[in-house]
Amino acid sequence: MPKQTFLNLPEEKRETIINAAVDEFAEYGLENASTNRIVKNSGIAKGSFYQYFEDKQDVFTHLLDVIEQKELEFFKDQHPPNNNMDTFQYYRWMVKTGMEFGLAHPRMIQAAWRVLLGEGFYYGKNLAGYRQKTTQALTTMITQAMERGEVDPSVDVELAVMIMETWSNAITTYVLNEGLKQKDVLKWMRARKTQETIDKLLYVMEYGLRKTESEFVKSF
Amino acid sequence: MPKQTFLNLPEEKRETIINAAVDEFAEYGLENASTNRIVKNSGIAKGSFYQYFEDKQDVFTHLLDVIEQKELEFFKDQHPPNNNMDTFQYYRWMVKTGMEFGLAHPRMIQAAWRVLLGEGFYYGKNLAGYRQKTTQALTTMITQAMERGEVDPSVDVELAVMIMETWSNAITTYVLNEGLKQKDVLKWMRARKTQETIDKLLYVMEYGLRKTESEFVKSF
DNA sequence: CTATAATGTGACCAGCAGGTCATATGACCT
DNA sequence: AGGTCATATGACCTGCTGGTCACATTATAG
Repeated sequence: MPKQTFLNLPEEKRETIINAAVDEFAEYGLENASTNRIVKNSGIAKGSFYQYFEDKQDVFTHLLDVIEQKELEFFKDQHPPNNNMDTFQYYRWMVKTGMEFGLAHPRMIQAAWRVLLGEGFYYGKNLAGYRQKTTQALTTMITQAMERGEVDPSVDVELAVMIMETWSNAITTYVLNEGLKQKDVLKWMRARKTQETIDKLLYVMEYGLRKTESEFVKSF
Repeated sequence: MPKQTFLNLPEEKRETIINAAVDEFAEYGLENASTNRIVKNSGIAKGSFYQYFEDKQDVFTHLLDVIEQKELEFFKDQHPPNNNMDTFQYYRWMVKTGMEFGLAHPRMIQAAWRVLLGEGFYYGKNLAGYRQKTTQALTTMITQAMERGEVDPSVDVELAVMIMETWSNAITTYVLNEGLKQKDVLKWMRARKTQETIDKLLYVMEYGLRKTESEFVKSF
């Protein structure tokens, strides 16, 4: 957690610092991020940095908190187009809305994903908590889907969650890497072809998942 | 490419150096690998290292070559249990044989994947070639599968390849991370439960993929 | 105004990084 | 024997790292 000194700062200054950190993480990841560069790019003194944060990991976990909060606000303002969506439609809506959010804050997301996907595993305990939140949410979602009869109740919940996580990871990576190559990200992202690709990916996942277990047993 | 000096070395010495490098990459990735530590752990002088290699990335790409060669030999000795396999059975066999190979050289694989998955994207051109080989192989495979009528010809080849890659990545990551937690890796890997999990994952993929496009079109 | 507390600052430190190079060693040839 | 050439060595260089700390500045209170 950042120290009180940082939280007392005027918002503008806090933002400047966070932005410098975001750029640094997006460019270099966590291990290779340089506090010296962050300090230089945010125009504060080295000493100040250590009066605000414990170290660079402290900055990073704070960044994750900021993102989480922004994302919550963002999702609050969005409304599912339809209240009678089944679980897969809902998941699809979530993935896409998540992408829209990502496009509203591309650097932040890039920084977070670069670190979480690239180095997250090896940082173990420190970052595991943040990944677990998603897992928990998906588990709840799948369980409810079963109760509603939308998913074969013999499906292994853990497995389904892993599959959904894998896909939202893969799609995020895809969007981040393809999207940031484009001149006009928003245009690319909303293009029919891009949307179709993502739809198809999700569809393949969904189609496999809907009938997994019962068919699986038969096939052996 | 390593310099001639390195290739002239007695095999034993070369292995010692490669092993030290493998340990280093597996532990620290590429960017944070330390030539000093590699040198210390392989018992050679700093100067010698630079007479063998350009830099640490040179060592890493050489490592990839070594793995590729070992893998080729390994696959040559294996025989598909059945000559009449369809494409998906073949893919399944490949994924599993690949896993067996990984278990025969766990540190090497760990080192390679840690770097390719974690940092590969950001090294861009330097490592892209190695990833592309797999992509190419899968593309050929899918195309042939279509000719044989095993995959719906309206399926987008690129998409199918991406899906298969995503899954073999996900499974490798899974096996690497779960497997290395175990006391007896080989036993865990060959356990019924592990095999079943992997079978199910592949099955979900396959089931989704077999009928993607035609069903997909209908569903819109 | 003074006294006190909070915040800001950058020179400075030890440690390690990647990389160089003058020199030493020793195998092989004439 | 002397000469040549590939190989081996580690002290040394510069540059950057994360982190500290004595001091300067500013805000608050009496």
